Amino acid sequence: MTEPPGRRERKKAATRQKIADAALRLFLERGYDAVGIRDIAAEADVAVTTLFSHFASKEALVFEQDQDFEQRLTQAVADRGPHEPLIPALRREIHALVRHCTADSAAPIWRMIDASPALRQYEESMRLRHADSLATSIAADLGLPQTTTACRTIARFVIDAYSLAREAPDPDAAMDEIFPMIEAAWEVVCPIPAPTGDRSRPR
Amino acid sequence: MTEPPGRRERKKAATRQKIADAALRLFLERGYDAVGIRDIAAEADVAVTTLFSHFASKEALVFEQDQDFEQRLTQAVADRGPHEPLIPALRREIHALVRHCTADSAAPIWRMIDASPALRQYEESMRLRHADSLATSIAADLGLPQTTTACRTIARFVIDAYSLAREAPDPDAAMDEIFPMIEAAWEVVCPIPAPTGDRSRPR
DNA sequence: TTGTGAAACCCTAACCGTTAGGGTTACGGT
DNA sequence: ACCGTAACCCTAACGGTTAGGGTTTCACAA
Repeated sequence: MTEPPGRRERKKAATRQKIADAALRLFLERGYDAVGIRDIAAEADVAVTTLFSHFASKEALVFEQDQDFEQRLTQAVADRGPHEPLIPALRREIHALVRHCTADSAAPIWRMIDASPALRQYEESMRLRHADSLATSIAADLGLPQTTTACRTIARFVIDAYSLAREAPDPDAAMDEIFPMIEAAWEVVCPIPAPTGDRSRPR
Repeated sequence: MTEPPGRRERKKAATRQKIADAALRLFLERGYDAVGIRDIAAEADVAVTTLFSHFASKEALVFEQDQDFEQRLTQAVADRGPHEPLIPALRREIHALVRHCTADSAAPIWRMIDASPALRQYEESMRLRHADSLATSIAADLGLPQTTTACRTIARFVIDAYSLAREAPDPDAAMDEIFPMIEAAWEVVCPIPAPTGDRSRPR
């Protein structure tokens, strides 16, 4: 399925990594605002234009692995057990993501992000995209021909949960408070069937 | 209470308005991206530095009246009737705001906003601020000493409702779908008291 | 093997939003 | 009438980003 990548693609990936590493190192050393694009390019020993052919913006250098986030959410919907209801599956995944970025090792990065308005704003718009693709994924899972308002709504709520929990002083407690609210909202759309002889897949 | 403004303040307000008008005119004429700050300043016959002393950024020229938005939401919470529950009051206000910006007269502006990533991103971060102050307002209304996770959550949900309804093909239908979900989420936090002899203010 | 097209990369020069620095005018209060 | 300062102006720059146009390096096939 995946061919062994040729020299070309390996070099490209190496360049990308070299840039990302240099950027992160400088950012943590001197602070996001104190590091210029030209500094990063010099440190990574590439041209500025090369840097921008790998990353769309300075902010994107910080959120290098954001496709992960998107994929993990959509897969949490698609790959869950055949009888697992939607919201708990999303809750597990969001919980894992929050724990991942509130870990001690990630703390300096998130401190930097929280300190920079530009980065916060960028993250916001990233989340909007994530909510959109989550909504699509949920609609597909429900067998809908297109994303409905309810799908979009619940997707937003779930993304809100991530961002609120991440910023909360006690992320676990925040999760425990937010997700029951999301559950309730979801039940308005897909009422849980009474535990009678109903064998259909829970929503 | 409000003194008649002196010549100075009148001139300042006039300058601000002149800039905003020039900007809007040019934006609608040529498109947001095709108009430079220097163009706007020239059209308004002011220096670039003057423009930036009235507006914090190019995007802010488009969202001139955003403090309105924030105030109307917080006031919808604070100024509602003494027995009106929280969510319906917010629903009314959001509905009015959505109708206001989906009116035909506002259509070209919002088409422009939707077409520009920079403007969409700016609006997003505006909304985050609005959600924060709405959360504060809700917490105050509930007599809480500080904003809790539940307040922040419901505030986000309400702001989401605004943005989802605004973008929906049928904003009214979207409102009818989203707000029952928010009601349900809110009931998890503040269960509606049974309609017995309970005379306390509904939440 | 060698030729060829394209991808990755480089450099220079600019564009555009935004800000610093430092000046002038005109209003408001004394 | 005077002074402080708010509003305004100009010039020059900074920093992210892109256009234009060139060179190297790889993948693939003739």
